[in-house]
Amino acid sequence: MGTPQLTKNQSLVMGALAHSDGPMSAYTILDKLRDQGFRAPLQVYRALDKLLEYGLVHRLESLNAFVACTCPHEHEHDHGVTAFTICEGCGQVTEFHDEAIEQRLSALVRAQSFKTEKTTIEIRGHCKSCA
Amino acid sequence: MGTPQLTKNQSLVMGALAHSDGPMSAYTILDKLRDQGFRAPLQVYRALDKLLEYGLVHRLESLNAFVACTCPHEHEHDHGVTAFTICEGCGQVTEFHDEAIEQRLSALVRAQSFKTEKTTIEIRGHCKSCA
DNA sequence: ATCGCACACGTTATAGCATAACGCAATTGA
DNA sequence: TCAATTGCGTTATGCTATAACGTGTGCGAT
Ligand SMILES: [Zn+2]
Ligand SMILES: [Zn+2]
Ligand SMILES: [Zn+2]
Ligand SMILES: [Zn+2]
Repeated sequence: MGTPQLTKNQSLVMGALAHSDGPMSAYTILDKLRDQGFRAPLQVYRALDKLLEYGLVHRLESLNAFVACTCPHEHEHDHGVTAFTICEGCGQVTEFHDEAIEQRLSALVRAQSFKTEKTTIEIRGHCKSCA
Repeated sequence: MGTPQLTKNQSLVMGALAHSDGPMSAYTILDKLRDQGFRAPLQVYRALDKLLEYGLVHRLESLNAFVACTCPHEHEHDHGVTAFTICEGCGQVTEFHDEAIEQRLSALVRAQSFKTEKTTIEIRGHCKSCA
């Protein structure tokens, strides 16, 4: 396992996200990559699916948009529950992780006999600069 | 403040959600209400906006769908951070609240000098019956 | 009363997000 | 060599959400 060599399309999408200030929708990515030969949404969505699978990219559900993961991916760690703050002002997204929240959620869910597959935590608001 | 008398459209949408087993998309609600005279998405979205504002309904971001709030609304309490488990098998959604998570998130966010406006916590997986 | 305003409503059109279904090409491994 | 897998390209379609316009109704201020 781990992260295989990216294909051309996957690299292009990854590059677009990595060099972006903030999150991008699939269609915004498409527009950025028209010059590199992208023509259709599926080219983007298929690349995103893989990048999500590899853990290189996260999807922001409340925005229908995508961001590059900001964790170090050197060591192959599964980075558990991911949470985000999302500034409504400047669009800045900050990824963070917290063991305490992860464990508390895990306990609450276990009490329901629920089996977690994916956890979404997104906090919308305003960052320090935009307050 | 509080919950004003609902308009006809708001009542119809609220009723549809309240009597539904699980979450419904706006377009599913529209279809359910065609017999009561609904014709266009905006009739649903406008009602939903108000119901969300009154706290009678929640939006599930990871599903682009809506559920009736299951908290008692007798006493006018603002019910803080709301979290959901969402079963991929049967569609069952369970709303829950936890003070510990709320406080921990609050602390983490404060450390970023971030000002929270809305918090989304959604856990996708399988419920006890669908495991 | 009547003016002005806020608000709900109805309608049409459009924008934005995501996937189905087809076929082709390259790779891999039995 | 054959079959299976994976990535790719294209067209068409479906689902989600809002813009923009106009109507009507209730209600307080003048
Ligand atoms: Zn990450
Ligand atoms: Zn900001
Ligand atoms: Zn609730
Ligand atoms: Zn279930």
